[in-house]
Amino acid sequence: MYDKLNSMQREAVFCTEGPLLILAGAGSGKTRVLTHRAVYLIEEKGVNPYNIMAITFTNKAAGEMRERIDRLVGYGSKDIWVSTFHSTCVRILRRYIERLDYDNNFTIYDADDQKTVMKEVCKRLQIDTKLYKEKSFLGVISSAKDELISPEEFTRQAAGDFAKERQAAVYREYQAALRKNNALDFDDLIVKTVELFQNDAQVLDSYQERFRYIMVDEYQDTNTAQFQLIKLLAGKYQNLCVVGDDDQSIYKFRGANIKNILNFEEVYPDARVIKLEQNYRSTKNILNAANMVIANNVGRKSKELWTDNDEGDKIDFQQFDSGSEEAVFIVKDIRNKVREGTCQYGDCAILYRTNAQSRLFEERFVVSGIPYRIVGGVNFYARKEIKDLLAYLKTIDNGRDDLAVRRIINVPKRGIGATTLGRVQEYASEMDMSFYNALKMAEDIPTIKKAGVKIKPFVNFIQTMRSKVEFLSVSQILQEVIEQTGYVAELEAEDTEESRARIENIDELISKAAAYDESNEMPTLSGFLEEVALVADIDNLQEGSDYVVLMTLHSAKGLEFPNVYLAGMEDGMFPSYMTIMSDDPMDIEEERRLCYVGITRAMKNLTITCARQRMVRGETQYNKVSRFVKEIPGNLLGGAVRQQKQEEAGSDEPKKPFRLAGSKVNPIFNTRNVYQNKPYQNTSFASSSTSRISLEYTKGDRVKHNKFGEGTVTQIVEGGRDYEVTVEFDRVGTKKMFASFAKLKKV
DNA sequence: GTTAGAAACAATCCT
DNA sequence: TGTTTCTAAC
Repeated sequence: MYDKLNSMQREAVFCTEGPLLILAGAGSGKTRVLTHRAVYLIEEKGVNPYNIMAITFTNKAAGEMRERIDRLVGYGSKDIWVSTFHSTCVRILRRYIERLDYDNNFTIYDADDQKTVMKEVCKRLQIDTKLYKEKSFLGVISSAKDELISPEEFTRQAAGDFAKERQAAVYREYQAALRKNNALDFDDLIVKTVELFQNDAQVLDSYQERFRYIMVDEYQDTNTAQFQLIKLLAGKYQNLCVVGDDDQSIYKFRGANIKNILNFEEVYPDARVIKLEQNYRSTKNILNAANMVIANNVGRKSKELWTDNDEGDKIDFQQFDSGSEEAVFIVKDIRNKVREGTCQYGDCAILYRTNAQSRLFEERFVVSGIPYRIVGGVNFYARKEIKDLLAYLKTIDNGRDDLAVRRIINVPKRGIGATTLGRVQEYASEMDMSFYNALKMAEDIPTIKKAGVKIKPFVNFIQTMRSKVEFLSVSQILQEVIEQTGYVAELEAEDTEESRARIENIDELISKAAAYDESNEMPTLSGFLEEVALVADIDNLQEGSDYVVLMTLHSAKGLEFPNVYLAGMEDGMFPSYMTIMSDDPMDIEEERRLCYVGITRAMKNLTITCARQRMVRGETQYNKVSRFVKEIPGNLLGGAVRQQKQEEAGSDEPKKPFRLAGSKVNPIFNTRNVYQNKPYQNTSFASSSTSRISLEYTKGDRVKHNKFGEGTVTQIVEGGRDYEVTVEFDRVGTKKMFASFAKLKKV
């Protein structure tokens, strides 16, 4: 079995004791190494499968790994703990979180729930959410949690800084609200587990004993909390094998700390390092292109991927006039390839930077009747009808989750409105009880008169359901809820396209519940809710089905396709504005790594496309070819460059309302153009609706910003196409901004 | 208390 | 452009 591995892979498999870092380039067979390693541990080293743990980031990756181990090993593989970070933590917390003063049947809040909680928190603290967005507080809190900074610690660090002190207050209040609802958010799952391990030596020891051999996939994506978690678990036996690729680190925004992989050898001085540099996935052309792009990054671990595969076709590069032409081309191209018999729909993937780009493709696929599937966007479990029904299940399962109760108290309409709810809430807070318990006593609440009559049937219903939980399966409970509330009946009466789609979703939820009942030995409501809370869209991607998949570059990590389309390769789209504008040069590097990830998804054919003109949020943008495309040497690119067409378009295009400031070309955009003999002229990427940039204010003037209020201009720097204005605001301090975005008014 | 239509607003990527 | 929030009228 091990003969099929190359020497480096074999070395990694055989190195079982002590810390090991495997630097595995894209397509170098790292899952193969991990699975073989598990098998080797069991069969050759006599390790009990029960003592092995493999951790991944998505359920899909976990499922794949489990499947592959199953295939390799005769028996016992079931006992290996193969799971995601988040499910692992939930499993541990379900058992022990009461030691941190939570109920073991806690609920897990998604982004929507978090926002609802945050809204209330802001209201309570009298924070104007026009000035300070809920989302920004949630972002601050999430980053703090990623770094294992507690509300108390945050408060300490905030001392003296007014804005930070406010964030600290919000953080404290938010955390208190979660605890009161017996709920954890996604970040808490990790944080609380670390907390548990740090506070309870006994629990930690029992897991250290259990997980004597630990393997972590995609290690470059771990954040500080996850790093700490692993460090604690591996603390006793130190048999820790991490696999990752610093060139594929693309999750800084959710706290991933690239230092975890770069400094692995410092944290674990005895660590062995093995590099896997042979790529088995892509053609030479594709791999070379990827290498050339990523070579522009500094500060990476040195490694060069190579392959024995054929040279393959050139990379097809096409530029179009608009986003819709781009979509037409790609869909046609797929159809042609399938007709020719070169590939199947299931071999094709369209990758883009933002979810919004999927719409144009979807339109074309619908028209052409080609089967497709979009990964991402609105999560199935985030849809209104699904969340409503799940809120019923949550209420039945855990009466302490105020959010769930409030969501459904008036769904379907029971004639219970904001006023009544406010009064119930008031009473609940006064008596320090949960919202649901206050509802139970509605008739005794003095401020509530007639409304009590409307509340009673709801409470009765929930109580009845609770008494039935023991002898009904999850799907039966769900169906009874649907029946009794008349939820589907109402939708049927509506009889619109939308309502029919909702019913379809509900049917799917029922079958998911039924599937859960069947696949579990001890199905419980909490168990189902937990499973549901942790699925990502990508987890549902079925291998072997014949449809084109559309997804973001982020979702595509870890996947491979014979035929890949990288769409929307334009400066401003990819790399995104945010990173182009950022003053941190590392941001563009992360974007470049994302491009590297995209290119290396392709096995045989890679097509790169872009559009000159694109509608973004109702405004037309004029974008240039992505700088990343220009980093690919011309000899690797093929395809009609459509030079003539571009020139025609140049004269057809309406004159841009403004020209580059001082006719200077921004050095960023003056990259050498490798595949064209003529540089772009006259293109700018700001929207056409912005009129020629001339500022109505100068240094020293008083200006007004519609969010930050009034301030004084302290500096104006001329950029290529815009002005970077520095303003000292009276209320929020000094900010740097681009004039065309800031919309500053002189006062 | 409910609803429809208007206005405001949004600025990536995700477990 | 698409979605969420606000407002006014029923």
